[in-house]
Amino acid sequence: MLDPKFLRNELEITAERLATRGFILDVDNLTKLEEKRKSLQVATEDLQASRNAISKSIGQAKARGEDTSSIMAQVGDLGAQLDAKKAELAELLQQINSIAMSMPNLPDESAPVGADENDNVEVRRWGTPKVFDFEVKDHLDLGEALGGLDFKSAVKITGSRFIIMRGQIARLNRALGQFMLDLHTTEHGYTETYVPLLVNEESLLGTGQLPKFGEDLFHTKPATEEGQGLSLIPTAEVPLTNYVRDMIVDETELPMKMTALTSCFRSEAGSYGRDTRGLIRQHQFDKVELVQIAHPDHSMQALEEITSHAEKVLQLLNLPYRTMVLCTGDMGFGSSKTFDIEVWLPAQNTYREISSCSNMKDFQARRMQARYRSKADNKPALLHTLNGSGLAVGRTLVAVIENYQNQDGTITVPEALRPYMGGLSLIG
RNA sequence: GGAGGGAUGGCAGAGUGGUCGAAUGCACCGGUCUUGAAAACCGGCAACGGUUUAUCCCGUUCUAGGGUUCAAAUCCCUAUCCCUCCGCCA
Repeated sequence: MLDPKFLRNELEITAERLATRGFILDVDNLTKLEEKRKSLQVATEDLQASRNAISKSIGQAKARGEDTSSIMAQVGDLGAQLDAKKAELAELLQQINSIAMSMPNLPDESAPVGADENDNVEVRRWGTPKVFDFEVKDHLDLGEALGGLDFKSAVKITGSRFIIMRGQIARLNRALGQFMLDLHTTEHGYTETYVPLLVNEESLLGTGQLPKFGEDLFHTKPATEEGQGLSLIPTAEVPLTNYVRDMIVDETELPMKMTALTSCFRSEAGSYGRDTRGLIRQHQFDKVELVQIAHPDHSMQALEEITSHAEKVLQLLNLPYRTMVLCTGDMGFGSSKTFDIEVWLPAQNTYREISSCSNMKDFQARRMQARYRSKADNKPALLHTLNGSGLAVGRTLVAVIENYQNQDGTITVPEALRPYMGGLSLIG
């Protein structure tokens, strides 16, 4: 959520900045609502003030043992008037709030302005794609031939966009997760965290999945007026970030760095026909998530840090990648600036997203009421929250299988993973 | 699942339907004292919103949502969470 002050005082500029990400703000409507709110709120509070004053004088008169019936008569229909105004105001505030909750974050000045992914800007590139002297296969052909990837059985048991992994490929998937988790906890200072895979509605509102993107989630109950029960997490960002919801943390505890390896669940509504082949887009996949809770002054630096932590995984696996800064039109709802890391996939002859690292600034913190107590003035202030994938395990598995394939269909195990594979150097 | 007990400021913890936004302690901030620190003493210290150049002032908030009342932290109902005991259980 944006600072409500923007909606009151800097509506035009806010609308302009949101327009760069393709969000059209109805300025006239908001201005009208805001003016109405102001007069209604003042009127309501005046009524309340006079009622409070009269009630107080009744109390004082009673304490003196005086007759209060004449004062009581004054109150008359004040209560009814007040109730009516209150109800009107509540409805108006509700209206304004739901607009505010549906507005995306303001892009940071350093995010390039653009319409879609074609306007994203490459900031660096690492490694050189290997030149194969045979025709490369994709991970699906390789995995199925090795008996490690079984899409057919997953369809039978559950449905499309699920996978069953077996044997050394399943172990490789596990090794990747362990490797990443160990790297971030021992080298990068993150605290390993075990989190629930089911979260409540408040948490989803806090990180911004709700109210707008409920259809992307799996819910344990159909949505009703009473809510939608618990939902499966689409990313560990949700439980990790909500850790600080309704908290005031001490400034000296910043930055808080947390990581978790979890399964993630996405309904992928609206992506029918996209990436249907293989492991790229699944309803269920593993991901190592990096979350930082940062002081506002240091969050942009923290974003660079998180991105480099994710890149380090690819460097150690010796997988070529490029890092893109997303343009305003391609950024996620709550982000002010996002770096995507794209890994080289030889079978597709292209770079594909494997990590997304974002600085949400105070957007989530405001929704969550996540604050720190400032040393300078001893007052609570909103935190900044950041998150990044470090990395998506399923897609990393794809990258390893494809980049490390041999002509005979076997897969060389990357050096860095061998300790996690019992020393195994070749799958085949 | 059954039976009880709770939820109050950053934390702990008082609170009779009527100057209760809420005693007290701790923590924190400022000051006196000190070479410096500690201790002691003095003072300050909730959040959010509205109005305002600012001070002031006003409103809301004692888990949440309803209700009773001129007036609710306090009484009633519902929900959530926590604790204790019993049952079940990886």
